[in-house]
Amino acid sequence: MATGRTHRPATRSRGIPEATVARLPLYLRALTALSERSVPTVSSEELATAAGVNSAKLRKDFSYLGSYGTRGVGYDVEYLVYQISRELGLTQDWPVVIVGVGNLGAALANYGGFASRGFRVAALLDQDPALTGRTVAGMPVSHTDDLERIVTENGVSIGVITIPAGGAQQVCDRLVAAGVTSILNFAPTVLSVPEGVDVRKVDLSIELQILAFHEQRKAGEDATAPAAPAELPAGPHTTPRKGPDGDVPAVMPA
Amino acid sequence: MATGRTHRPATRSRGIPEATVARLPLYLRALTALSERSVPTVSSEELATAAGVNSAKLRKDFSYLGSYGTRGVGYDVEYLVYQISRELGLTQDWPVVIVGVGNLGAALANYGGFASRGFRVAALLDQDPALTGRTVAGMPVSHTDDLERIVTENGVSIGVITIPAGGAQQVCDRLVAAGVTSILNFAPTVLSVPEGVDVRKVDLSIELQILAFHEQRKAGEDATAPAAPAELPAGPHTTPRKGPDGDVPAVMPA
DNA sequence: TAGATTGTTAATCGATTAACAATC
DNA sequence: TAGATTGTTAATCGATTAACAATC
Repeated sequence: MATGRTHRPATRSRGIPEATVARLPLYLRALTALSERSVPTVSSEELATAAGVNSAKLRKDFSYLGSYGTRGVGYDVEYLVYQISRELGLTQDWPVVIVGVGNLGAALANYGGFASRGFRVAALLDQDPALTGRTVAGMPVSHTDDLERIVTENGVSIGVITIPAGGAQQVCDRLVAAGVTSILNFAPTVLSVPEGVDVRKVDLSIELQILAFHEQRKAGEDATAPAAPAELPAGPHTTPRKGPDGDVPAVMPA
Repeated sequence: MATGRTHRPATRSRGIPEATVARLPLYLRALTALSERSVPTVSSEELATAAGVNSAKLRKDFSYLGSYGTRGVGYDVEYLVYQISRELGLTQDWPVVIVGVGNLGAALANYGGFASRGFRVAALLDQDPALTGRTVAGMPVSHTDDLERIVTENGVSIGVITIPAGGAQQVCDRLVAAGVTSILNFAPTVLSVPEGVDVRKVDLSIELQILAFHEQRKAGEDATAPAAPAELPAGPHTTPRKGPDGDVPAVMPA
């Protein structure tokens, strides 16, 4: 999810909607699995099931890329793998730097899913002298001091931030100043970037909070519901109440 | 992002849109920071800036929760912290289990942002005998064999899957069978769950691929563009071409 | 009262979905 | 030809946004 402020709103490439772009990697993954099993063709129904979407959406998505299917037959797996890869820009090599080699940075460095999709970890950076010089995932850890040099020398355009929130904005600024134009941010903070720089964020805590919301709702359907009767007998309600459910908060406003 | 198949479509709690729910944690984070600085009130404009959204959206979001602001003044920070926390279900304790104690699982176990928001790591599970018995983030690692017992005894309703894709579905099935109804999935695979179980996924590779798409587009605005003239002189185009741009693929369909 | 800021309205935009004509 | 499946249409739904009346 890109931050609202930094993400360009409607300048879609060849008119491919953002929601479609976000699903192309899902299709690509499912297609790659089919390709490895040497499956020659696949229908929109089968592929949609494998990708976890419905087939109407899939066909609509593919229609933005072109007419790559054959009526009555389906889609050629290899051909579609190539087309989606090309559309996503995965037919070229993307050097990335990972800033912050804690557990999360190490997890990313070790993740095999990157290399296979054209992403090459150009460098691991950390400011901890105890880490620099050491090897993580078969790569030496460089000092953050060398960020600008490494970004420039390797033509890095994608940076991954896996440090605590406190230092994230400063690292972000340095990455951008050095030429990085896409940032994947794992720090739980809002990053401010100039126009033209894309930021996507992955926020572990936020995901859990959204789950908690739905979890609470599930529980409430059985347990909490009786506290708020479905239908209240009509009567004078002269006391305006804060909030939709009259729940009295522990902390009242001034 | 929940998988399309498993996420209930429109059964919204008290009518709070899904997009709003996803932003509540952002507001909460910004408000917590203000609270720590003992700021008593905040305007929609200030808070929106801190959360990285625009103020119209924020006010609309808050309108779903109730009328918690004061015209001409703004919002009471403490009061709003409480209301959003309550709405998200963070005023209660949520025991979670983390299955898979590799770098990613360890990163999550060490993440301080959980405990402060009502999430309590009830157990760390791994199938590797070399890990079980050891301590990670001050907690003992239990063996995956004990999954059912631990989930039941601790009343766990939220499970986090941080193992490779291969074993994810099986672990998911066991979690669900044991009573878990919300799953945060880091494994790069589509999980199949019964109705009533929520799945959200965090996919590191997909985020990078989306960035690559936009990155490619930025580069294309300068470099690739000349290959496709903005306006083509009208003429006979008797040869129908595959794809919107006539790019000849390396792999042709059957 | 004058200034500030919320809460809501209404218009717009983007995404989803079912249905089916086109066509292999 | 008959059956299967795509690509597209059109309706619907949900999200965003600007503007401003309400009101502190």
